[in-house]
Amino acid sequence: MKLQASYYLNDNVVSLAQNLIGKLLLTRIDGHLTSGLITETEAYAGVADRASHAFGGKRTARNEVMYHCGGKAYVYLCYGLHHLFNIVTNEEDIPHAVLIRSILPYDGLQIQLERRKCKIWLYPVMQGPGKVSQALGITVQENGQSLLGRRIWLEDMGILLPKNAIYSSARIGVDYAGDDALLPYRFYTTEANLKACFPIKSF
DNA sequence: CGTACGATCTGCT
DNA sequence: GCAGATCGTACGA
Repeated sequence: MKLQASYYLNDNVVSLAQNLIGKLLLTRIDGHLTSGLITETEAYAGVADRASHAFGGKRTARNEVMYHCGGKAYVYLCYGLHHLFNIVTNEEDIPHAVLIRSILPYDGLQIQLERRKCKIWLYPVMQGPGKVSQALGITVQENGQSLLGRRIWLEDMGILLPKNAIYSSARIGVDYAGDDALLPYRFYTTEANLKACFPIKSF
């Protein structure tokens, strides 16, 4: 089931980041359908969050889409070479976003491996926000895209992870954010946890 | 304008 | 464990 507009309007970006674990992220880019189950996310909680690009109400050409209505892609270039994919959430003018940090490949594994320039699949191959975008073909060209369209979207696969199968920690790489670097806004699960809860046994 | 740096990844030691 | 890649953005002069 494709996630609808109302899903992204949730005003609690932290609980939404947790809820996104186990959802399927799909792209149809360059004629290829590729997807992965989300295994790791981070919440960026708007103007009050020192780790967010929108901290203090900062609004620039780069982060403009964060201020749009929830349900769009915010993709930006990091370190000059990595395209980082975020889901914009909450209503217009409230710049909340969830960074997708890791996936477990689902559709189009071979294409994903080719994009990643890997011969075989090993666990860390799609672990890391830059790797997720590379595997799914997402670049800054996708910035501002609606997640209700047919280029990038999410689906609920009916995976119901128990709370104790989702872990939390501080966010990665945000040391500059002072006390906010310690907030437990990162959520993740394991491949084994996911497979144990997946309704289709063949997976 | 000039410059410093980043929500990272890879390959080499 | 560490340096290098690589460039758009932000911010100060």
